[in-house]
Amino acid sequence: MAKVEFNIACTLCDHLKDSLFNGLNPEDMSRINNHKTCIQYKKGQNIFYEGTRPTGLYCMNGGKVKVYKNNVQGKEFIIYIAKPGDFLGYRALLSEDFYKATATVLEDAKICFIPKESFFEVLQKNPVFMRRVVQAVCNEMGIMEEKLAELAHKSVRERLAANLLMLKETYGMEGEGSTLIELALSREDLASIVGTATETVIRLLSEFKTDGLIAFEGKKIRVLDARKLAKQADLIIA
Amino acid sequence: MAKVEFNIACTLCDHLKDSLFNGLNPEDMSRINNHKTCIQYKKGQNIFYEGTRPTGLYCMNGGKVKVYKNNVQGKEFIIYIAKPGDFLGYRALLSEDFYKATATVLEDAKICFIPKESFFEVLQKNPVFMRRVVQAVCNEMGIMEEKLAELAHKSVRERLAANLLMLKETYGMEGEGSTLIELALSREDLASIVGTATETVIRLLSEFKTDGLIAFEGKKIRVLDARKLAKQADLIIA
DNA sequence: AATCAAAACTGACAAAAGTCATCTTTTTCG
DNA sequence: CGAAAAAGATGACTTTTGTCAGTTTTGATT
Repeated sequence: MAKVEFNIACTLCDHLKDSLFNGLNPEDMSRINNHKTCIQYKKGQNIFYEGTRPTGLYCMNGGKVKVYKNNVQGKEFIIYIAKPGDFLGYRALLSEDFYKATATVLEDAKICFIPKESFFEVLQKNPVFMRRVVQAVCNEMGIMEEKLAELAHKSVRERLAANLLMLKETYGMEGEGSTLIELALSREDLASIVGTATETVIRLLSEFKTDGLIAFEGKKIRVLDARKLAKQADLIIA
Repeated sequence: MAKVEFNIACTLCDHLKDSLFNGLNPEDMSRINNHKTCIQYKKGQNIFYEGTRPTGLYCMNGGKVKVYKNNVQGKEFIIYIAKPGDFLGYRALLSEDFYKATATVLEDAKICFIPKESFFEVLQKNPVFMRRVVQAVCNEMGIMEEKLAELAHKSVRERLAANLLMLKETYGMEGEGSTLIELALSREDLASIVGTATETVIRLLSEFKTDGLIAFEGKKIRVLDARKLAKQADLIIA
């Protein structure tokens, strides 16, 4: 599987508006642009591995990537799923640390690599950009705190419902009275997001389907009744 | 319960060396020092509440504070326990967000409050300090990722053992062949750290005690056999 | 189209952990 | 000091979830 390069100017990137690079001044933008390398990845390829050192920042231009940790028994826990516009691997980069997770392509992806030096240069010279990055990191931390509490005290059923709603928010394609989650997840991956066994996800999904909360469309899930799903997630009391 | 003020110059603070303020230039240091308000809190008092807006940064000078989230049923999950030298509430401050957790005093505490403006001023003027703060935040994020995976896939027994070892690392007082955890935690708080029911913690602790892994000293726990505890935590295979 | 492998699914069962009720011990505070 | 409250402990029981074993379906490949 040879790595296929491609090239697109950051200023012309479709996802610039969703990215932290948005609003960068021309000088900084070209610094990033001139040093980046863009590569196309196929499903299943790895972007980086837990335990290795980051040498730069990945910026998603297309596709989906899962970032996950493996435990001793080889069980996966998916920390998040990156979509176009997202940065990848900046946590380890900013804390001068090893990667604490592995990144693998879920759907064929186009990803630009920005060398550490260029990224840090812009970060140092541009306090506004620095401020935005800090804000983004802290925001993500807030989300993780939320997840921690959820994992600690919610049942698998509640967590699955909550995660389906979350996926709907992030990857949802609005239809008439229903929303298609534009993400072809295997049951196994969904289990790794929720933090449970594959069989349990299968059973619960088919319950949700029987109850008319969701429907299956190929490998994708359509949310039919978000309100009832929220009730299952224990987000609504009534 | 009236709030009791106290005063101590940052430069003379015993915990400066453990703090992110360490190494600050005299100008920035005095900016922080001149605007801070230091207050003594009693066990059980709250420092800040989930859902409110931060107006500044708390810097611990003494005591212990738990930062936790309450779920719908009122069950607590403790995100971390702050000790002298630690910053408190900077996540919400930096992401311009509400507090996503509540902070309550576990052991009588002395805490200095630095107004938002002063903190941001130093942050803006001092890129080295900014860099260190970012590094600290990202480091903490790495720890939270670890916790997430642990919570998702480890048993309560493993998590309790792992958390006892963690507490030993952070609050441990080395003795001869054993370590006293210098933190008077109730069984309930320990359960909120591990993410389980109080009864389960009680049962497991008494098993650990029977097996000679730990001993109780008043409200505190002494780790007798860290190696066996690590085995229980599934950190060592053999 | 036939074959193979992976993914999805199902059922039976066991283990883990939560809940509830009750009792004892410790702590707090008037 | 003594009463009341809080924390700790224990047993019985239920529920949830994981595991294992096996079957069916789907999808990819030749």
